[in-house]
Amino acid sequence: MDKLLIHNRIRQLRFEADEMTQQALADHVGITRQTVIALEQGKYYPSLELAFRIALLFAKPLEQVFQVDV
Amino acid sequence: MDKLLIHNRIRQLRFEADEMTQQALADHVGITRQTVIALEQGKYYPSLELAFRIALLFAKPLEQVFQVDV
DNA sequence: ACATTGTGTAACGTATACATTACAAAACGA
DNA sequence: TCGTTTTGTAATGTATACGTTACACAATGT
Repeated sequence: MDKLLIHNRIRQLRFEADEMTQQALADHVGITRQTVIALEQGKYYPSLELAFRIALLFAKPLEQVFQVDV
Repeated sequence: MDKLLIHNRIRQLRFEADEMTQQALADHVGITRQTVIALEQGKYYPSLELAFRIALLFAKPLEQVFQVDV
């Protein structure tokens, strides 16, 4: 079973949200700035819980923030 | 930041899908039966990748399988 | 010229998702 | 009544998400 590729739109949504900084995003969802960097760079995938937190922050359905690559 | 409670409808969807067994589900998404048991019992949350795999298997949007408790 | 802000890298540690193996027991059919 | 299927528990190991700390550097403002 090969890896499911998932990309996220965190960076775009962050800029659309009044240029929210990585630190501000981190604070709002309860993680560190390093984790935001790692997620934006696709170093790893967030947990389901964190994915929901981020989607809730941007007030978007989870699948509009995290999308399976076709 | 307190834990975000998330529940899943795996067990219900499994029965709706012609009473698919835990083993069959596990095989289809590339995990073990033990992991299916743990997820159905809420022992831990799936990774985002696994959550997408399961939603894809049931042909449902992810948020119809995994829901944040209100 | 200097401090501040925002983003990035790297090393290492901890928590947790998931695998593996083994065993138990209820449900069901032949 | 016996074997098979399905579900469950438990113990232990591995992979990975996330934290922590430290340092670097460009951009901006004073």
